[in-house]
Amino acid sequence: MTTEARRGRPRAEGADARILDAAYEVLVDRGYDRYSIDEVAQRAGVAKTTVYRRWPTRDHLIVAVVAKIQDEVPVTDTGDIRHDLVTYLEAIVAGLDRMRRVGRAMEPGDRSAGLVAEIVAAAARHTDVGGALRGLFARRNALPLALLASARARGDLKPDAQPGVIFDELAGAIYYRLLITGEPIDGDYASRLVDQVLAGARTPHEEGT
Amino acid sequence: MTTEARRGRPRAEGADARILDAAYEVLVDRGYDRYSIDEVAQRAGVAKTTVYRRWPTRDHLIVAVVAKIQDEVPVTDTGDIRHDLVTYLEAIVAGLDRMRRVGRAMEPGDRSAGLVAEIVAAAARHTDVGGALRGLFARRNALPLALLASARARGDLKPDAQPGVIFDELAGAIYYRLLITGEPIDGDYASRLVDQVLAGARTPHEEGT
DNA sequence: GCCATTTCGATACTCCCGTTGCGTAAGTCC
DNA sequence: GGACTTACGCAACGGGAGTATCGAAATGGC
Repeated sequence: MTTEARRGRPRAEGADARILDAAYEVLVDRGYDRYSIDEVAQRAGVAKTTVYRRWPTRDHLIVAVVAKIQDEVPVTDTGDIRHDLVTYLEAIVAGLDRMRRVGRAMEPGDRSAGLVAEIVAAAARHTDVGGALRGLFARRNALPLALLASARARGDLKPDAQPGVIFDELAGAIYYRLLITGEPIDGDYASRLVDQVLAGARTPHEEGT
Repeated sequence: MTTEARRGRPRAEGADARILDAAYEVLVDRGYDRYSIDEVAQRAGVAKTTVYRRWPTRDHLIVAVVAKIQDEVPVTDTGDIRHDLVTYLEAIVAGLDRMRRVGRAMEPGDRSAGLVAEIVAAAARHTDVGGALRGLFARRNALPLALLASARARGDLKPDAQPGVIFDELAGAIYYRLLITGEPIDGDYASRLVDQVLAGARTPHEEGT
């Protein structure tokens, strides 16, 4: 469908890729705030208008770059729901920590969410970017949600456990620390999250109401 | 300490307030993206340099405006931890929903986090803004954390329940939906979050490991 | 071959951020 | 009163986002 022969002059072959590569370079070299379309175009050997013909704003281009370098988060299903969840969350944490540092020399105590926050803002500014990102997350979260559902199906979780809510709480706590409170996410944070959710907070003898 | 007689010409009386008011107006009228310092200065009847002498970037001014209109989130301690948590979270949800709409005409199905995401990005861009915001959240979250701690002290929560982790999960889930997945936060979402955390997910007979 | 269509590079433009320089106003210090 | 210090308004500037316009180039349709 994309291959269907169009009328006028065809788009320059490989220009998309060269622009994306150049954008990534500039993003790494200069950081988000000093990243400019002019420099991307120059490095890609392309006019600025050619860039804007493909990505309407600088935000769109950045999100395209990030989506491209975004690696898959592997999901293991060992039958041990606690272990699988911890593994998954730790992969998320590692990925986020890598992304927040892109193009930024972070001091040891730096708690900035960096590029992650910029992506979130870009999603909020442009409805199409937001939609694309939400689709990406929906696809990505399908696996851990299935993991929870199957754990419930085989009786490892209570029948009334809600995978959607549980996953929001686990992933949400991580993003909350990163984006809002800035509290450090140490090595055992993921396992503490999982343990808390699985065990519950209320004292046993009060269950039932 | 702020009243101590300084040397040179004193700052124009009330200029701060006029600028903040003007900034709020512009923010509401134009929205975040079309909000410009030039217009703020003009509406406040002040030179642009006077604005920049007080707030070094447009982000700083916006955060100052938001911090000013940010109302307190009331914490009730009725002794019913479930009820108190749900009440608190619903107040958070209402506040966030108000803030995300500032200066933006939202279509019914619009899931954009709006101004909330911009504040998060501003915090990530400027270390001082980030620090101030983190301090604000630390102060604000102290009350619900105390609520959880006292519930644990009187035996309503398990001795090994971790208030910090629990609160991250509750608040985090809300911010996660708002900023990341864009899933709607319906009326009973807060209570579902609280119930899930309090009850726990694991089947009772498997507790203990 | 010729035309319509689309992309290309190049240039100029508008808008806004944030900075700088300058002359002036309004205070303090002595 | 005079020196000093700081804030003020005004104007100009550099830089980047995004738009508009132009002639040239590359394709399909006929």
